[in-house]
Amino acid sequence: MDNFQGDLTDVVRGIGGHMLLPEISSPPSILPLPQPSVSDLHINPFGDPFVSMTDPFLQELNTVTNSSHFSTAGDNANNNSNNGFLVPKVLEHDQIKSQCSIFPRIRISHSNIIHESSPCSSPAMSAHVVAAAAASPRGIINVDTNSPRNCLFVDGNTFSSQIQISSPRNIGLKRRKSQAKKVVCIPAPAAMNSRSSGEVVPSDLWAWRKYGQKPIKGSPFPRGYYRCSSSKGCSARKQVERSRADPSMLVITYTSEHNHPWPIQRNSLAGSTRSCSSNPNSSKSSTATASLNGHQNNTHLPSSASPPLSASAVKNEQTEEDMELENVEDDKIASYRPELHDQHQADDFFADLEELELEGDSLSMLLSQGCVGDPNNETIASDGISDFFGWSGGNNNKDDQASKSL
DNA sequence: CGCTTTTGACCTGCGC
DNA sequence: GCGCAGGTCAAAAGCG
Repeated sequence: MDNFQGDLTDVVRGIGGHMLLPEISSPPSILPLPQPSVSDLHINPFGDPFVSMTDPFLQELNTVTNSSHFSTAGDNANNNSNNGFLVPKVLEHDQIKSQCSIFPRIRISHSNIIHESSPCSSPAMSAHVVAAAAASPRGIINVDTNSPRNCLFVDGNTFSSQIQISSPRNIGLKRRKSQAKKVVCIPAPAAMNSRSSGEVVPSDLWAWRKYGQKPIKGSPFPRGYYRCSSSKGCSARKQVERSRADPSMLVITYTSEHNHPWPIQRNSLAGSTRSCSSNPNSSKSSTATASLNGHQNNTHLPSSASPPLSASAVKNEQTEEDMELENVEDDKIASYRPELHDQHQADDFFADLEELELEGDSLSMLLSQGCVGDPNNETIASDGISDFFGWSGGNNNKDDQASKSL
């Protein structure tokens, strides 16, 4: 989360990206959130055309785990939407380690944004909320509690309540044990990235370097400690451990945040092959994403731009102090570079973005890609993005093919 | 050479 | 104040 800028927004974006795209492709009636349009993107202070993209990592998980820990629309009480796409789960803090699987349920702790009885309480809807929080430059989500459908809008003008979600920042050592953190619970993709220790660490776009591992009392599984190696001095860290209750689930705790833009170039592969070599499918490993090197494009987007860390569960904790600190960095410009499964497409796309950046208008480039070009044809537009990245929410075959080709 | 993981030692926070 | 548990450091070794 990663952009931590990444912190909350990382996780959030990952979920939001996954959830939004399928919904855009086939707007469900149960999801009353306004879909992005060209005008939205131009007006939208987020200015992040990626916000509605699916998370390639989640698709990886979907592929690898065969969705065993994700729920689809069919499993959901609100099952008349989502088109069978994965539904992430957000758990309360005390649920994280005891559940971490089973049924999709979206909650955001310390805020009552989403009520399960609400028509907008579907996981997908919640994903909208989370994504909106991530997309908002200040992490602000406006919720129209007076709306007949009790639905949420982002950065609207006339709303009755406001939730602010901020990221953990500048957390000092003294706060180590009480610092803000995000907990992500995901199914452990056994075949994704088996490290020499046997631990499985799913990938996200940030480069992580393991700096420690400790056995945890009461848990048969050790906890791995990772810090961001995408940029020197980055304080972003994450802890990866298996759920005690459900060893098939990984609990990833993100702390601190990235103090640098979206990684434009992964670090060298040197030293990383131990984890890769053990797995023929290591193209999906975190280090394997280094294959994206070569095209360094900073698509300057709001600081909310985060790695599409995907998860079945997200928990965000933070303090008022964090919120205060966040405002200091509101104007940070971050780069968003989603993990791509079709490198050729990626190359083309980011090459285009690079050109675009030279012209000083990255968004228009996206529009020119047909991603969000026609406000009257949002389905085509968003499909354009998803197809472009091979992220189409329900099409795992495409992802598989792309992965195999790597 | 620059990166990684591994792992034992050390540091720190917290509960008693 | 003490001890425990968790978190971090840093040296060693491997890899491309």
